Amino acid sequence: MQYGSIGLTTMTDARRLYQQIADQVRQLIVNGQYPPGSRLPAERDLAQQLGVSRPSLREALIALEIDGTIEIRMGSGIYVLNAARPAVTGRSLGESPTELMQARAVIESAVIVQATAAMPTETLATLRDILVAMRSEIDEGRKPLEQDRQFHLIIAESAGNSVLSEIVASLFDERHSPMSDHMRGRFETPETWQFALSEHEAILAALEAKNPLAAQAAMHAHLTASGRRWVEN
Amino acid sequence: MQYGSIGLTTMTDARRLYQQIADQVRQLIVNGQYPPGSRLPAERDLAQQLGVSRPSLREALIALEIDGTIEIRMGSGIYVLNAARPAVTGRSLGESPTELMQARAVIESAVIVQATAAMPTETLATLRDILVAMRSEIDEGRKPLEQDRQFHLIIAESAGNSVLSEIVASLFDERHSPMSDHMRGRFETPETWQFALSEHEAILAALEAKNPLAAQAAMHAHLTASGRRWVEN
DNA sequence: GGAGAATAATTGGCTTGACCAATATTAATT
DNA sequence: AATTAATATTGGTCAAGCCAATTATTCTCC
Repeated sequence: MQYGSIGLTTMTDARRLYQQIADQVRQLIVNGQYPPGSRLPAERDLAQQLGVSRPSLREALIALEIDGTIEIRMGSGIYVLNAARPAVTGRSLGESPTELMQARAVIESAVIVQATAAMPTETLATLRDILVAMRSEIDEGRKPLEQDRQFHLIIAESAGNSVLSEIVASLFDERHSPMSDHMRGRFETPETWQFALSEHEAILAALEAKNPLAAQAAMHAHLTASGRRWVEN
Repeated sequence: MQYGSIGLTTMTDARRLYQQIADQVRQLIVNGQYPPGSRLPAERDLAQQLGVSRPSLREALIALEIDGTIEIRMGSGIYVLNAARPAVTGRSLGESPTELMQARAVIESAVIVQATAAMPTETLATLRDILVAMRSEIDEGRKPLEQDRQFHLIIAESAGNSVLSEIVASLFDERHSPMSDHMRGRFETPETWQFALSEHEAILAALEAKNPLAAQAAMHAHLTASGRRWVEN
């Protein structure tokens, strides 16, 4: 491995090379050298300038493409889309458990209003089955994480909007990621799962009653309480 | 370019190869072949099984690493972290302009309720300035895109939740990305900017009146109308 | 001189093959 | 049996090559 010429950090950086390169390119963008709309140098040239191999640069460009910073057009070049910004699902999300849970409360309580009216009886039955399975998991001392996830996702999907569904899924997974728990040293307990289950019951009761405002309030209360348990546990 | 053996889609798939490979790997995970906690085959073996080159597989693995699906350990192997899920900021967002705008309407109208009560008078003054600048831009034949963005973001930021702010920003940028416009052949016109400006005025009036429900309705109406103009223009 | 077609150059996409760094496994020694 | 050393395996990065798509330049015709 060679550390070359322009601007690359030294051996003390323990990150993967692609991450280092991606950050270097982000700096070029943020510094105004390549503002939004502009075109980066060709891969071969940029790799040489940064003193890395072209495949390593390509790995970095994929990361930048995924986070929406650049657009890659075959035969044409690499274009800056936006001033570099963190990806919504990046590690910056989740920095604050309180904010994450508040965001979920705001979003999911709005989504459930849309979902309540449109929800077929088969979906209500599916949600009922999920709560039964959740009870069973808790009774056997297991974490009903997958049932919890399905409960929230199926409600979101009933709103009939894939963008909203994906945001709800992403926020759920952010909350429950192994890294998130590990970093905070906080986990759900059988007791907190019991609370969650009874809060789910209240949500389902409101859905079954076709009462959007009650469903909204129940979802908001559930996520607010869940956030408090997570933060204070 | 060769399309090989196991499981890769045929030539009709216009996506980058790394995206195809990443989806193939996600399928292996979701199908239960490699459940969370398990270790994927070595890069050399997996690349051979999928009929692609090792660098191409590595590009896909970077995408999967970024979205939290896998963890890569040098000298050890590739481990599955979570059941595979779509990334929120991937291309799946934005596939449907109608859904994107509906999602923005749901989220931003919920967020503005939180924001209305908390909004200081300096922020109201800032929003007023933005509308003045927006008027000026429109009068001079320019697109007031940055003012539009700031208007929405400052309102979201007033809710005091960085997760929500980032989601609002991300959805705004997705709507207004150069690629999004180019792909759909649809652009804002001076006339549509006029409409947007008067809708912004109605939103600001409700904010100035400290009326969360009116603000919510105005924001919802603005984004719904904006979505209709975008889709039907 | 201008327009359109053909050709060349440039750019990204992907492959093959090689060597290095880190970790895991096996073998040898105490 | 425990420890150390050697080997194998795995991911990380590099170099070089060829193919596909786009852009720029040149050529031909009117």
